[in-house]
Amino acid sequence: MPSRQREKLKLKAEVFKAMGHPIRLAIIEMLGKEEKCVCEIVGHVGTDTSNISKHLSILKSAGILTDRKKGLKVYYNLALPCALDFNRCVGNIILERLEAQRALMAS
Amino acid sequence: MPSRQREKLKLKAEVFKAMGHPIRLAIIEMLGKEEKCVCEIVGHVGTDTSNISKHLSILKSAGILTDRKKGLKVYYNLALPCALDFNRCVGNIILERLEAQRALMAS
DNA sequence: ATATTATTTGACTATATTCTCAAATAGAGG
DNA sequence: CCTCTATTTGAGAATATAGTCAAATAATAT
Repeated sequence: MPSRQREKLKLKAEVFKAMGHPIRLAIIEMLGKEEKCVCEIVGHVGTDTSNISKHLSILKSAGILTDRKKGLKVYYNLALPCALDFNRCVGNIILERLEAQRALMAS
Repeated sequence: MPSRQREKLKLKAEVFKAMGHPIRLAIIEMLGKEEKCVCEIVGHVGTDTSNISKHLSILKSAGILTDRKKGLKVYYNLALPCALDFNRCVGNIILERLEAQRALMAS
């Protein structure tokens, strides 16, 4: 495989890797409607600020979020709207699979 | 956050985590058109069989691939067609970003 | 300047992932 | 049964990631 393509795969993989953590997915879902500041995210997701801040920085490096400062607070925005679609799609598939399993058990 | 939702996030995150590796993305791209056996994948992606086999098993556990045995060979199929869409979308966005950067440099 | 609030960073430990090699399994054919 | 080919598995080392605590920064107000 050409090294040009490997570079491309690596960049793409980073986006998915960044989405591959429950806390980070929760953040992405939360930013679907509108920007939130770190403290709001901490309040909703429920781990400490330091941890959330690190997850936010991973999402930002991957290009999934952007941030802007406003006074003391930092607001994060979803920069990759299709991240929401991915999340929805995977959610639906998991639901389908669980239902299929249940149907199998019930039969 | 309710623990019901945490479970859901964890399941979804596993799918993205599985996609978060260049070799595994290469495999997904390769299976877009039709099923391939392990030896074909090894030939195309270019690492050793043992390593590919492990990546395949990760993709299978995440529900992204299914496999079927035929003689000596094992053929892998894409079970999650939207994985291809994700990959395309992220690829486009990365391209856009690179072009924007280039435009910025050129101005 | 000091204090206060919001967020980031650094150091550290624990845990998970990746790769590699050798060995094991599994099916096909002689 | 033996051999060959295709694939999986296990053990080990190297590396990466996650979480936690304390300390640092940054903006604002007193």
